[in-house]
Amino acid sequence: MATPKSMVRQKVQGVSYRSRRERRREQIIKIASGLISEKGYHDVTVEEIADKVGVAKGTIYLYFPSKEKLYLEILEDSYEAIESILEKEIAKSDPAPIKLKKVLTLIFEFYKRNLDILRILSRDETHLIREHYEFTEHWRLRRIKLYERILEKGQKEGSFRSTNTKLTALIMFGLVRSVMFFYRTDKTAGEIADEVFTVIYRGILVSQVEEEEGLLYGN
Amino acid sequence: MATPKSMVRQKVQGVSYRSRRERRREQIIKIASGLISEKGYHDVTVEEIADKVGVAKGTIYLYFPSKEKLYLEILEDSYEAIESILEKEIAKSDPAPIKLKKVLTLIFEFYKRNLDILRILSRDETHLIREHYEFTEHWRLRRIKLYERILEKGQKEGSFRSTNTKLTALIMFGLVRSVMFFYRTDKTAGEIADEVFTVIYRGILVSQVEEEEGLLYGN
Amino acid sequence: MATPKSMVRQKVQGVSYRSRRERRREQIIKIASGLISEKGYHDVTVEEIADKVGVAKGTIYLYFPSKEKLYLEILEDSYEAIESILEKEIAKSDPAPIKLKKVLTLIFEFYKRNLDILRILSRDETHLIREHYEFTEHWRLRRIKLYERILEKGQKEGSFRSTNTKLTALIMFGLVRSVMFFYRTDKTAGEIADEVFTVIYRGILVSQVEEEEGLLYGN
Amino acid sequence: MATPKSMVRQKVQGVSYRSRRERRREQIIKIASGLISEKGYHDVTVEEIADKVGVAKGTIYLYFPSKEKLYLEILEDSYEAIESILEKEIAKSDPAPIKLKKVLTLIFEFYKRNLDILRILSRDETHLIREHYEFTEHWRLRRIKLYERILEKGQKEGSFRSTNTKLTALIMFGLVRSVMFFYRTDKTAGEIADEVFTVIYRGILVSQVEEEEGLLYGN
DNA sequence: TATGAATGAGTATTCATTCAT
DNA sequence: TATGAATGAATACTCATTCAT
Repeated sequence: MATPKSMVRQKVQGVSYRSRRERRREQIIKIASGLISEKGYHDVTVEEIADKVGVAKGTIYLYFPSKEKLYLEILEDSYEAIESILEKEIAKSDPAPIKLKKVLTLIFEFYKRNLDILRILSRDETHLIREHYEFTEHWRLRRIKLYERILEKGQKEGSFRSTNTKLTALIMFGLVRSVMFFYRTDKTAGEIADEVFTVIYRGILVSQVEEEEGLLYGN
Repeated sequence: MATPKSMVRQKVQGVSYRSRRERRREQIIKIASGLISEKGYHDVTVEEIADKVGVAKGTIYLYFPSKEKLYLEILEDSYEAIESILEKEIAKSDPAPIKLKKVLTLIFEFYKRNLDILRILSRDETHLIREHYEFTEHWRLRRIKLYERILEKGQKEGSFRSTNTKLTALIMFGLVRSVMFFYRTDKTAGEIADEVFTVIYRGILVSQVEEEEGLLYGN
Repeated sequence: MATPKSMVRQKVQGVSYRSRRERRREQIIKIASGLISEKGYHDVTVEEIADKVGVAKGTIYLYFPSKEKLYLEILEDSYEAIESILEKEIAKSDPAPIKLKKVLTLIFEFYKRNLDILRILSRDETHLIREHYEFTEHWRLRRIKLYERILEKGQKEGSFRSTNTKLTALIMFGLVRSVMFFYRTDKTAGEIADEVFTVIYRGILVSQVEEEEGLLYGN
Repeated sequence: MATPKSMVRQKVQGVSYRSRRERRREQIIKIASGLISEKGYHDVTVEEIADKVGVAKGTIYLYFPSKEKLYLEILEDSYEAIESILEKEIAKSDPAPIKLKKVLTLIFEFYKRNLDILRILSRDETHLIREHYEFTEHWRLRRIKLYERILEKGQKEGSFRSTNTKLTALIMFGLVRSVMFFYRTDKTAGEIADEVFTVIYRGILVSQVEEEEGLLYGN
């Protein structure tokens, strides 16, 4: 019964406060991501970020203790986002080829919406702080491991032939970046994932069937 | 008669001068490559380079007009090196699969010896100067084009099935980086190139033959 | 015999280089001392120091790694100076009263010429860095110890009456600052030291002789 | 009739308001004194003070117009406190030696309870604002003058021998600081004052009487 | 009164580049 | 050529102060 009014206010303030702060935080992260992606960590100044957000320089420091930590939080936020997207898919017990295609689709979709992050990650400005190095390393290992597990699963299931899974995982890890950055197309992320999947799945070698068809139809 | 030694040196200088200058230039480029690869452009100081070369800071400016130009020349030198290696191979009229395998081998070999360059290229610190952006763009397009042409050639020859050559080329372009950086192995560049080639060539799908073998032998 | 010319040059350069650098270093220390003494550590900017020295801001950093270290070196330089002055006197085996008077004279003389240092020391801006705290503490203890030893010596010799030497030493330590700062007079350091000594002496001196003399000669 | 409680509070507020405000003011001053004494004016932030008081940063500014003024008020408060303590004693017509001993006792007692103030005063961060400089100068002059007057009184009364009262006063002024800071002892302020007094007294006292007494009574 | 988010002037420090020797 | 002292623009970060709530 005590001071219901103040309780309400507190509650409302609590929420509105947290969400205001949270919104601003995200806004800073988004703008900083864009700028860093475009120009690289060192060529973006804190003032530049502040200007684009529309606040004073000092305000950035109310949300992030340093430029480096801001950078790190960009990574952490993205990591959580992509992980939470992937984990649902990973949990499912689809056959490996379907799983692989879905995972590729989710990853392409995520990076299509967050190309900045991919660019920041690839730039690999690892050396700023130890935490950053460890973070990207962890990310990379986790992604590669994911591909590996799907490949192993497929081999057990008999749907993938026996390749070096480590190497094959690295190939998939590497292609994401180049395809996302340089594949000029109107296709959706899902369509691109399909295309990529097919190349990886079937290879580039002319298959028996095709060859025969070629022979038959004079291709 | 005074200081005959120095006179001799002077006499030879016509020749030794140019070559000394050339040698020093290369030495600077090499050391700068290593440092920039390790720490990134912005985290390497001109003084650091000079120290490691064993000259004074100002001396670097006798060989390169600016830090940015030095950076650009690292790229240019590498580009010339890899191009001259590749062009001999490209000129040959091998069948596409062989050509592809050979090109991959040469590229892996080059980057194995010049991992610094690959790291610098991937870091993509493209924004320093317009020339730099244009240069890496040119490099990338040229490499992708090379893969595309081999793929098209293979398709014409009937040895490669009909895939989207642009996309497939991007896949190959992308995997080089991840494989070179993260494939922990004692294999030679040639062996790695073979392995990669096989994955790309045949895909990961269990083939007819294999499946049948599996059936026959209860694998 | 080898290249005597270059040896000479090197030698000359060695000297002229070191002395130029040394001179500039001292100049910076002197000007910084004055400014810090006047305004306090925090209210002096590095730029201000540089301006007054007549160099650019960056130049200060060629001589001192940081503002804090510059501050510390001001102290260290002064400490060495006063110590080297005192140690000659301390070594002598004069009777305690003479020794005390001489020591006071040397200290007054030193601080008269280096009032800035005394002001910096008294300001006790201890907390900047641990080294600084330790340094002034060391300095203080050393000076107090010096007074104590002289007092003890005097007591042993029978020329000083038995007072608490620790407390008496602290009194002497404390008066130096107030007298140097606030005693408006044209007297020389030696004359001031004499005056101070007399006040203190009559307190610690075993007064029998004087008293008798006073009685005998109607003083 | 609504909210009678708040009405009551309002009614009482005339009194409780002022005293609450007054109490908070003093609390801020006390905490600020401690912090500034410990770390120096520049190394204490307003936020730090607010945190320790348990209020928000802005609240400090409801009580003090600026950090500098807060600093000044710390001094003013202390000055009033010590002055009100001393003035009663000064008014009395005790003989000079007794007066001197009593004054020393009061001063030692005050600073023993307010070592922070002594530390702040000694730090002499006089340059922040003109008022501050004038204030500490005033304080110092007043204290020195006090010692001088007692000394002069003693000389007139024939209990102190003829010394330079200005210099002697400065000696007393200076010793307070060093003794308070560095005399490690369990003695009370009164006992310390006695000890100090004795050292000083035997120096400034006209010793005839003592001497004679000593002679007569074998002291 | 009280809050605490926002401000932006101020400062130490770095480093590419120049230039007298 | 080579040096390295000197420069000064650039930049991350701090903190006293303000003000809307």
